[in-house]
Amino acid sequence: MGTSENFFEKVYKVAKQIPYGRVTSYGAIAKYLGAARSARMVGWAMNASHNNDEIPAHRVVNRKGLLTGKLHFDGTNLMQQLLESEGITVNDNQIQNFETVFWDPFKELGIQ
DNA sequence: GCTGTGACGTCAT
DNA sequence: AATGACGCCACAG
Repeated sequence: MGTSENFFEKVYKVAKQIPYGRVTSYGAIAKYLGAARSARMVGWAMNASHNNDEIPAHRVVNRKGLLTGKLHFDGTNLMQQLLESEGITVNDNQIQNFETVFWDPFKELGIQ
């Protein structure tokens, strides 16, 4: 047992709290966890979360609101379809009104 | 067991 | 402002 949770578990803990119809970024999660330079690990965590249906991996995009992870989903457009089914508009892999639908862990969960 | 790579982002120049 | 280098560290080869 480690002195602290695995980084992946911490990522999942935050990701699970992303509300329906909202999105956040890899970097935002990393920064919230005190590891601002570990955004890539958040991506790996999402990659490893495929078995876990509790993790809304489609709600995590890059800092610009671009669906950089869409190729890791089954099917060509599954990630976009999941987002659109939640009322999010995606145009050419870019989330529209990104700032409006963006879910900031610091703002929503509080500064740690 | 070392090296390259990666669902990214920040830092240095 | 824009571009390039580096960090993070798990995993594949």
